[in-house]
Amino acid sequence: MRIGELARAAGVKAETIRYYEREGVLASPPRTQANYRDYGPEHARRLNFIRRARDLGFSMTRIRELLELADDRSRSCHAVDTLARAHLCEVDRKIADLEALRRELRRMLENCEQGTVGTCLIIEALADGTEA
Amino acid sequence: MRIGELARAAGVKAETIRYYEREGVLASPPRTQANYRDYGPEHARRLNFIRRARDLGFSMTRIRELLELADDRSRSCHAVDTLARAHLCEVDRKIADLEALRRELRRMLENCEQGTVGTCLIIEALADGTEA
DNA sequence: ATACACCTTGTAGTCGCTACAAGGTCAAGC
DNA sequence: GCTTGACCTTGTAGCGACTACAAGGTGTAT
Repeated sequence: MRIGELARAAGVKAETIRYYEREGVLASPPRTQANYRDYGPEHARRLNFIRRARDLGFSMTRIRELLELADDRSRSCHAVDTLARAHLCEVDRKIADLEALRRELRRMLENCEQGTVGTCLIIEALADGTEA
Repeated sequence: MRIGELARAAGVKAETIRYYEREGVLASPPRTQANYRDYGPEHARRLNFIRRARDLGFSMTRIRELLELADDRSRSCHAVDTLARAHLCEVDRKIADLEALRRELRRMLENCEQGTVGTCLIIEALADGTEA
């Protein structure tokens, strides 16, 4: 399997796959005579793992840790659970931050009276930090 | 007012202020004899505006637009409203994405039986894309 | 023979800062 | 008068996770 085919299968760009190889999360595949990368199903599985974890918001650093854990099948999965839990906490915090931000934006917008910029409460709210 | 004082007042680093100047969102202040930047209250107001907008998640590009609008006090504030509304939509979408992600993480975690990595449902969920 | 899709490497750009290096300025203390 | 230390100056490089592009090699179909 060449890089383009693998990319299409995984829904990423070929450049991303090369990037993962450079970053050391995806093993360097053997090369064909023409020096093309030649991937097997093992690489496809690994790439899927990486993409799923990325889609779930795990950082590359966390993914490196997860992969290391995943590769030792006899190890207790406690560490995996811990990583996932820490990540969930981060996601919770991000949601809370965004929700606070949304409340402020909504308040600003609700009070807009569509006059001129001189009397615009959105601009004022931004300038003063007063809540619209 | 020198850059350090302004930075403390606004709660940012001096480097950030210089960055805003380079980016053209904060006007270049006059210089003292020693070539130090010399800020007035106008600059402080502008910097506050930028910081508030950044804290609300507006991008630098959006902020440039907002500042341009804010500078013409006679203009209708319709465009401001539109920008703020578009931003609110983005925030809504981000929250929805994160909430979907949180549901998946929770499902993964709930099913974890704390065995070995070989049977770990979190690892499996990541590898297969099956929902824990 | 040539057109075209695909591959290779290497480098630079994205965003919003942040960090650091190498040097200039200024006030206080000895 | 000299040093210390806090502050300032410019310029450059780094962060994360890609993305884009340039310049060139390869494979296949017509």
